[in-house]
Amino acid sequence: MAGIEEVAKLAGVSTATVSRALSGRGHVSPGSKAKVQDAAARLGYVVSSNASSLASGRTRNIGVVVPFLNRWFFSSVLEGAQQALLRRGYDLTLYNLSGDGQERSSVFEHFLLRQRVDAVIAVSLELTEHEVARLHELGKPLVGVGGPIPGVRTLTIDDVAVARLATEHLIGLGHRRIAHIGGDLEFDVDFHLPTNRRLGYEGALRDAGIEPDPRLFAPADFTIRGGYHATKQLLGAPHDRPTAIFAASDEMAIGSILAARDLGLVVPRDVSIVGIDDHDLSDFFGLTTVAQFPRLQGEQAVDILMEALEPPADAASAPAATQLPHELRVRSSTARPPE
Amino acid sequence: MAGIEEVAKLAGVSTATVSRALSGRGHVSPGSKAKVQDAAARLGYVVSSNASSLASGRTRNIGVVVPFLNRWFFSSVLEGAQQALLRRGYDLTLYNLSGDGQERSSVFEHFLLRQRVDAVIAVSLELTEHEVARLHELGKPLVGVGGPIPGVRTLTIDDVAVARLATEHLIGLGHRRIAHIGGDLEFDVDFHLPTNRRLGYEGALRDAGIEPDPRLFAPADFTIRGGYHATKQLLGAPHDRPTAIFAASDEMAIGSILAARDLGLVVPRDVSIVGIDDHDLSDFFGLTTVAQFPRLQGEQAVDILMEALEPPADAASAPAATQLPHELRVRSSTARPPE
DNA sequence: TTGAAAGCGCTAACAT
DNA sequence: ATGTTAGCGCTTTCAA
Repeated sequence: MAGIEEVAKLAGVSTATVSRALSGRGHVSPGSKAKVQDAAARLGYVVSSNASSLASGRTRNIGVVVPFLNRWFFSSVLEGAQQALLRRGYDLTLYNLSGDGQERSSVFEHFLLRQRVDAVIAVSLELTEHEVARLHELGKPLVGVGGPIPGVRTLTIDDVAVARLATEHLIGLGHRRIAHIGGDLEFDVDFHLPTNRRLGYEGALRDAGIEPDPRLFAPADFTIRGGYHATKQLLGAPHDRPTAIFAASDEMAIGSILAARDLGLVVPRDVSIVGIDDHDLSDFFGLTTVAQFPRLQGEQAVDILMEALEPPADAASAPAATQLPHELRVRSSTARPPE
Repeated sequence: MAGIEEVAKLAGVSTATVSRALSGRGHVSPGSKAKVQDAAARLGYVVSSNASSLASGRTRNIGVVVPFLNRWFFSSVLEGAQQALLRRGYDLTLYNLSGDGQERSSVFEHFLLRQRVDAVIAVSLELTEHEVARLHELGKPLVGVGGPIPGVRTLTIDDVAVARLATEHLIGLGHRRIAHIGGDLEFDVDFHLPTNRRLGYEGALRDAGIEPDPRLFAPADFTIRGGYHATKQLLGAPHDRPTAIFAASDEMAIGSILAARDLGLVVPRDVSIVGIDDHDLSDFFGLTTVAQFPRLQGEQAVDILMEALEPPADAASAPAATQLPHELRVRSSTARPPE
């Protein structure tokens, strides 16, 4: 590995100039800059991130903390963040908390404190005040994605509005008996998404003059299997079977479709089903859904951090509360209710 | 942030002793060790990874390169590796190559060279000689998972044997017309998994005195959708419809199950279906499959690297060619063929 | 615009 | 078993 000194020698300048030319900070004459870049390329020189970090205090590395890896939402956010970071020359260090609970404390008490990252993105994780405080003490910017963290800039879709939209779509088609599959309480602990989606659902119903019926609510665990079983319960009712189901996630909605089929019901003739996400599989299943865009959320989280880390010389920073987009995608799982 | 000097002062020893006590290398009296640990805890001291890396040449960070994030196999390997690393106090820096092609070269020409990682795990990626050479030049240990890399220690299940086992299961049940859904050529470029699985399938057939029928092979792209469409083709044939399908992955096999249902066929009465993986969803679909254990593969990759990075003082290293386990899991998607 | 030189915070000889 | 000290390879004042 060639070092900065060799580059300096080959380019005929000092190491300071090499550093300036390669990092972009400080002024260097175009001539020197070219010579340095040329020399660096010839020697295959790449700055040592450790030496650079130690000297400058900046690591060019972002920590991303996720609760799971094997779920569509998390891996999509991660993908978006990764791509945005790579483009900017940043590395991404991953912390997955899905093991036993103690991983969480070791990550926050140890890993994130050893100066390896400049900032942290927390995905769908409700951090404790203590965890947030630790990070702030170190002056590490922090942004949340998909879950509210008190006192921290967070990127989330408007869960209430999204659920309302999905429900209104069903109401607009003429449905009145609309069931809802939401999260069980366990999921509400770390982020209030299930509650918010339920609120949106109930709000839409009430606005249409329909009183929410608690018997039309079934909790599940955000998986296909969970949605399947919840739907069997809902559609197996001997009387007043719902004509439509709004599931709080596409995976659960897909479970609903499969359950309906197994009961001999035809979707959407006998029952309409709508989800939230626009999961990879939703198009295949013809699922009507409200799309959210997790890749974009990952990218935006990076944008926000970059603004804190490398404040643009020019001007006004982006608005503090970016509203994330969502979009109704009507496919073939919803239709007018049976006569 | 407290520094090593403050810890040394509080503990009443030198910085060298603090370093030794905290890192475990070198001898420290139990007394000093306790004092140091106590002082460090009181000050909330955590070593600066940069300073430590710069001085020692070791980063305690492993780079993991994956081609995709949102597929079961990759995220599972990643999860296993992450957990094994965390346990050992290592960080994991992630490089996802799924963007445009040029990410790949920037990762190998730049990111991996800046001394941020001690070693690299490449998942299902056939590295070029040049890429391998770059890494070797730097003395970075490299291990592959799920794909063969010439000249590099690689962890893979025996694809031929696994496919053979799946096929033999069907033959054992009495099937003779067994179709195979494999990868299309595109997938063979980066790792020969599709070819090997097809070889295992054909080998099992021949051993049973059945000549493989090319009309019973259909290529797909390893997704549910791909398996679905391939199966429609296979089962839609007016004559000599296969009585069983062996899909080279569980996702494709799940697509097969759905396609069979849509054709009005009952699984396994009319057609048996078997996959490879033991995907998260397989149990739900009652899919018979040959399980592989990607989490374990991730963990083992870490074990191998650790041996290279921190050779155990005691003794013999693990055998060079670990054979990865696989296991037939019979569920409800396979049965004797119809009379 | 450029160079000289002082660290960044730790580890690893080496010496004791 | 422990302390002293010279770097690790850069960045960044400061001075020119």
